[in-house]
Amino acid sequence: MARWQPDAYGRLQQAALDLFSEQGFDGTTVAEIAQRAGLTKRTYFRHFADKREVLFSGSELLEELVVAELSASPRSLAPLDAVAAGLKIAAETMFEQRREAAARRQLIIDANSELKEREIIKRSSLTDAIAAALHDHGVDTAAATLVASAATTIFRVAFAQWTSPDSQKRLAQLIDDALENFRNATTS
Amino acid sequence: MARWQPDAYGRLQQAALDLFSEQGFDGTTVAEIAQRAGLTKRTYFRHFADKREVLFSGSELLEELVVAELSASPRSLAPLDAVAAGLKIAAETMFEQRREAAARRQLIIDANSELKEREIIKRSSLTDAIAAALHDHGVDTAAATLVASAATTIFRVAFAQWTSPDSQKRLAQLIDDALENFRNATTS
DNA sequence: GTCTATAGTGCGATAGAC
DNA sequence: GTCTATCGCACTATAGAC
Repeated sequence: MARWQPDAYGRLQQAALDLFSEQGFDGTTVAEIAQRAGLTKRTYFRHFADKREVLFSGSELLEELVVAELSASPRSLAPLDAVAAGLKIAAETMFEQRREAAARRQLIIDANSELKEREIIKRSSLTDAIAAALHDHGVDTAAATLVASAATTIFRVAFAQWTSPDSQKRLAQLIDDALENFRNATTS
Repeated sequence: MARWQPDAYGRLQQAALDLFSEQGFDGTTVAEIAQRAGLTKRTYFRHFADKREVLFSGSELLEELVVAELSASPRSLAPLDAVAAGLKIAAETMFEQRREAAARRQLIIDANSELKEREIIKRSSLTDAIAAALHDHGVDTAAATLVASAATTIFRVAFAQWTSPDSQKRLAQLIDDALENFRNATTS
């Protein structure tokens, strides 16, 4: 028999999501999260830098997926379409089968201003990473910033629609819709 | 003779900008800022909620200017052009004659991650305010979010160019340039 | 773990302007 | 008299040094 239960990381995430839903973010201590996951507080902090971070660990993966997809994309593709393609890959591989959890997570974040701030910072760092990848891919700095920001906003809009209770469409489809909406709305 | 020197607020801003430039943000205490402005720490905190805020008090004015200009704009104007017009008004009325101070302020912010975070949050709240104003002006929620985000990013890009040491153009001109760059970069 | 410096708060007092 | 901006001082909380 194994000495430890597997996937401490995932168990901490699950425990945190459940406890934050039940008791709110402020009403939950790190010790409780660790206990429900069958671990200690010390172990929690080995995996996550602080109490908020357990809700945001997915953002590094998202960043990696999009950046990887971007470097592999043909330079003939318009930059915004290339980023959108990366976001749709991420939508299918890491989000589509987790809609319920994503929606619960979003409710927790929206109920707490500390968490909303962290979300904004994370989104900004995703935008920076995409801008840097675009720049590496031959796009000039200013255009890279503009396109990266547009892309993360398109993703944010699509994600909000996807996590709303009555959503039917796939996230990838909503990204395409938001992209079209964006192009219509920003053309004079 | 008046009991107090006038414009305590402005004196605190000036003292803070100078001290942060000389000693860095971390190397400066609120008490020092207050002392250089001929005031006490307690008075500093009457004007600014915390030590960072003295660098960001301009953002409310920017928000007001853009939102006001937006409500006054004809609905026939494309939303992004309407926001850009508001940003250019702000550029002329509150920024153009303060380029040196703006550049020094930016150096201070860029040197400190705490301040960079605050800047990101402030930008996000400006984006939200613009999105809300656009929505009030008849633009649907998703499009308003997309346009508002594009607009603040255009402003950010233009602002960064304007505060760079070798900048010659007016901020309003750089906003127009960035807007055109944006439209070229996001079209497929 | 203790110590120190600083951020930030609560509240009554003060000196004028009105 | 009231109102306002500031002062003065005591206080808590916390982050970092040691």
